[in-house]
Parts: sequence; C-alpha cells; structure tokens
Amino acid sequence: MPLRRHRGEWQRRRRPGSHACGHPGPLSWITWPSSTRERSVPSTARTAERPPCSSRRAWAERGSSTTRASSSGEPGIRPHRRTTTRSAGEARRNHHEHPAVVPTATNERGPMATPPRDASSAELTADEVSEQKAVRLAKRERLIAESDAAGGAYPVAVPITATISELRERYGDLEADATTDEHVGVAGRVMHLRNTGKLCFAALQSGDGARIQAMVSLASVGEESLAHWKELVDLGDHVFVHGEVISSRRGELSIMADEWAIASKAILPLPNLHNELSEETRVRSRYLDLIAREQARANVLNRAKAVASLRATFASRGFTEVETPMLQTMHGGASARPFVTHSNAFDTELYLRIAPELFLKRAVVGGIDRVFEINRNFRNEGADSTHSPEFAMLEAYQAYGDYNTMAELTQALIQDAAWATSGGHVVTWADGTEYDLGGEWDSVSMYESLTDALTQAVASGRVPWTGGTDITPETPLSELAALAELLEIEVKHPIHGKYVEELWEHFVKGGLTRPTFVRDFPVDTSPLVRAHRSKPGVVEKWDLYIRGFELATGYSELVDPVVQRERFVEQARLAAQGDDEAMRLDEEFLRALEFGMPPTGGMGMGIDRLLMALTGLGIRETILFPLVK
RNA sequence: GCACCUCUAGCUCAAUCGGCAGAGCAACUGACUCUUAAUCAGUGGGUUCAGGGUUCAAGUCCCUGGGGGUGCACCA
Repeated sequence: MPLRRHRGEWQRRRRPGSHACGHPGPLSWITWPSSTRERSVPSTARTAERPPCSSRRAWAERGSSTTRASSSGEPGIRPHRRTTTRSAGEARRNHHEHPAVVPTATNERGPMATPPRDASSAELTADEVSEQKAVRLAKRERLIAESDAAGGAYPVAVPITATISELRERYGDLEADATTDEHVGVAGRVMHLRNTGKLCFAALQSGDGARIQAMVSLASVGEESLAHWKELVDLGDHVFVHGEVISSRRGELSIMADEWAIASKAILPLPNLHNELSEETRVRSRYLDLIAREQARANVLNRAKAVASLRATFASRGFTEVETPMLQTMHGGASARPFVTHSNAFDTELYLRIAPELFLKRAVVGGIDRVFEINRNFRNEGADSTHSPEFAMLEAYQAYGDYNTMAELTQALIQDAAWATSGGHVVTWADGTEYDLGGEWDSVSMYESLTDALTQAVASGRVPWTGGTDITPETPLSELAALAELLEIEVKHPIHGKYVEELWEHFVKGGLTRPTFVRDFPVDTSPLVRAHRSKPGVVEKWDLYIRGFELATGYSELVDPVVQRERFVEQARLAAQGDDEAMRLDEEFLRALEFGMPPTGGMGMGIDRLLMALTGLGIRETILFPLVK
C-alpha cells in the first residue's frame, strides 16, 4: 500500500523544539508534557522506535513531480502558497514522516502503549488515524498486553448478574445516599464520564436505553485500580462493574464498584451527544443513531411490534403465512421497472420481484384459501420521502372474500397494530398531533365524492366552471379535458380514468382527514380488477387513505382465466414495444387460473407506510438501514 | 432525468466584501471523593469532498466530477 501524504504536511508548526533534521520531539504526535518526555524517554529509545529521517524519501519521491519548497529546503515537499510566506513548518511534518508512531510515551504510571514493531505496518495503520483514535488504539494495545489492568480489551464474557432495567425497576425509588447491601454485576456502554480525583462516575447504558451510574472510588477499589480506570476507560467503551447498589448523594441510582473490567474497548469516539446527529449520519450510521437517540430505538421496536401484530391478526383469522420467490424468471403482479440480475447456475436473467401477487394467487388456486406474505419488494424507480427501492410489503388473499371483506380485514389489521404500538386507537405522531384510527372508517365512492366536491366548489364560486358537475363513468372525455384545462391540471395519458383520478386528487384527496376507503375506480385505469357487480363502468377496487397518502389497496380479484390472458397479452404487447414496466406473459400463472380460482378478495399494504401512519415518521426513519449510496 | 441548495476538526456548527480557518462538546496533560453538557489551569487536533481554473491572495469566485438534501418529473 502506498504511503499517502499525511494531512497537513505543509502546515506551519505550532510548537518549538524540533530537531535539526526536522524531527521535533519524539512524541509530538500526541503532546505529552515536556517534563515527562525529557524524564522518561531515553534518547536511544526514541531512535529505536522511529524510522530514520531518510525515510522521508518514500513520500518525497511520490511528490517529485512537484516543485521543491524553497523556504524549507526539504526535498519534494509540495509547495504551498503559505510556505512561501512563512518560515516554519517543521513540527507538523513529523506527522507524515512517522504517521504511525502510536504514542509510546511513558508517564509516571508506566508505558501507555506498545508501539508497532515495524514501520511498514505502522504506515498502514496510521494513514488516516485521527489523534483520538490513535490514543484509543494505544489503550487497546495496553489492555491486551496487561490483561490484569482492566480485564483485557475484549473478554469473552463478564459475570453479569442483573440488567440495568431490572435494577431500575427494583431500586428506582431509592432515597438519596441510601445503601442496599445488594451486590450485583452489570454492564453497559459508557455514555458519560466524570472524575473528581479520587471518585469517578460513569453512566452505563444498556441496549434498551436504560442507564445506571457506576461509581469507582479510591476507598473501594484502591489506588492502582482507580488509576487504571482513569487511564483506560473512555466514552463509548462497554464496561462491567460489580458492586453494591446504592444511591448517590444526589439521588442517582449507582453501583459502587468493588471490581470492574472493560467489556469491550471502543476505538472510535462516540459522536457528541449534546447535538443532534445530522440526517445523513443518522441514516448512514444507524448504529450511532441507535446509541444516541431514544426515538431511534423506539422506531425499531415499534416496527417489530406492528409486524408481530399483523401476524397475530392474520393468525386469529385463519390465515397462513408463506414466502414466495424474490428471484423470479419473470416479473409481474404490478407495473414497475424491476432490478435485473443473472443466475450462473441457470445461466439466465432473473428479476427481483416487484410484487408477490402471482405466486400468492397460485397458492389460493392450490387451496391455501387464506394466505398472506410479509416481505420485501424491489422497484427500480426513483426514491423520495415516500418511496424506497426496496420496501416491505404485505399482501393477503382470501378465497370467497371480496373487496369488502378485505376492507374490513385491513381496518382490523391497522387498528390492532395501533393497539400494539400505542396501546389504543389514538396514535401520536412525531410532531405531536394525535390521530384517531378507531371506529368504523369512512367509505366514499370516487365518482360521488368527486361530484360532491366539484358541486360545492362551483356553488361557492371557487371554480368558474359552467359545465355539468355530475361526474360519472359516462361523463364525456371532452368535458373532463375542459375541466382539467380550466384547473391547469396536466394529464399525461388522456383517457377517462386518468382525468377522473387527477381531478379526484385535486378536489377530494387533500380534504380526507379521517381514514377513508376510496372505492370503485374507473375501469380503464385498473385493468387487472374485476368489474363492479352492479355499477357499470367501475371496478371493485379501493384505496385506503390515511394521513394524506395511500396506505393500502384492495380488490375483488380477477379470476377469469380468459380475461386475464387477454389483459396479459395486452401487457406483453406493451413490453414488446419497450415498456419496461409492463408485465410479461406468465404462462404458468395463467395455467393455474385455468384450473379454477375461487372468487377471492386481495389486499396489499406497505409496511413502511403503515409505520408512517402509526408514528408520523418519514420513510427513512421507519426503515432501519435504508439504501444509501 | 431536470433545477436549486449543501459538503469546514472525532461530532454539531461558525468564518462579514476574496485578506492570519474558529467555537462548543470530544481528546491530551495536571488538580479535585458526589459528578451527571461538572469545575479550574494548560495543550494538541484541518489537503475546508476531489480535480482543474481565475487572482498578489480562494473555505469563499468559475468549470468538471462525487456525496447529501429539497422541488419538479417519473413511479404507486
């Protein structure tokens, strides 16, 4: 690995005391008090630990294409504007010459670190190691070298006898300055450190976010152990403490340590816990988000509760959970662009599924009358605050059900999930607003609700529309187009259903505050749904709107194999014309339908969106590790 | 895909008109037996995302590329 120029190589030094050759003191990387340095580090030791000055050549050669820095006379040092106007610059240069000299200082208490033995490995490790990380690496080295100092750096196990939460529960109301005679062993991550000389404090946090204070005092552990604590324990370390459960003078529940050990050494510092992590860090380094933010942990738990609740609701209604293929030779069940991959074994292109629908329906044909799946779908499309390339999806099918059955089921699924996460039907969103998911949800017809809203808008004079306000499947295209033009709504595909849906979104969607099933969609935009049993021109489909977005959808499924084949053929024709999103002709699925599929209701719901509805969060907060580049 | 905004210390952020790159926390050294964003004294830490350009001088202006965000489009 090539030696990289260390950061700041040309910057002005800020500390006096360099050698004539350009070396400052031996330990300038980390600043030790000069008195200690002079006293404790013999000059022979310094030279043994450090490569000779000529090692500078290694990087100097890499810089040979650049002009020499006239001011310093150093060969190959890349000139910088500032060096020409400043005379100094030696001290920091020590960085790139011996970037990996892990601080080997000895202080009054003994060696702080075992230095790396050979220069090349040193160069490998120190390349981009910050000062803080270097200090912790040195402590790790020391812990490994002197395992009696604090139990080593990474013990296999520590003798825990209680969890922090248990102790909080049992002793949470302990009076200030109380003792209990109860001795326990607990462990947690150090979130907070204080040291008042002969008494040290640390806040230990367990994975559930519970905290307890560890106290390490001279009186309880002795001089050597206390010194080790102060030298070796850092913020972020996992620490085991054994001792009596007490309450501090300020009333903080604490363990007065009689023994302690580092359970796992952290070599990177925790982020500053007093500022919010940036959005990017929270998403990209979710583990830090989880350590630092209670809400991040709660989000994970809420999602788990909601998903468990969905499964419980299904189980109570006799549904069977299955897992269908994610790798498919043919994608279908929705219109979306798929991700494509390749199987070496089959030597064929495979698609990541965009929907499980066609396999779940095969299951229904096979007699799994009530079936559901909760799993990931993948869609190769734009990502934004409500769309993720991979997203968890629930689909369920019920033989001898229809879209009414599925609406009732969906309401039960969501209300049960609200109970599971919030303990009631009223959920509280992240911004503090309360939202009532209880009761029987509203149901509106798409055409009727559009007609009502349009009639009102015209009557109130908000929309200067002189045409008819009754929108039905028979409303002529020209009239819909004129209305859309008046409202400056652009419709890409000028067909009846598109206009109706766009107009509906314009007039009705924003006004839906309560959870609402929007029913009976135009037939020409829903080609895979069966026609309404009594209303002409519409299909038996509903969309569930909660919090302003579409949370779930349900159908009375199309089960006529002949009609299904016609629709697939049409889709395949589009695919042949280069429409990536069109479904391909799934011959095996059609064959299954030809054996007879019972009348069936189906529903689908985005799990991420369910969590958004229950918690008010954005989609990236509901997904533990969202895709990032 | 298009437009706009953004990237500075381990973390969160400053830096006025283009003129010596700073703060808080974190870190290092020392003091302190009840701290909990402890306190006190001292210290270090930067290729300002990368590359190129303009300029006496670039974190700042211009170009190209990358990461992130927002809006629109696409998508459900």
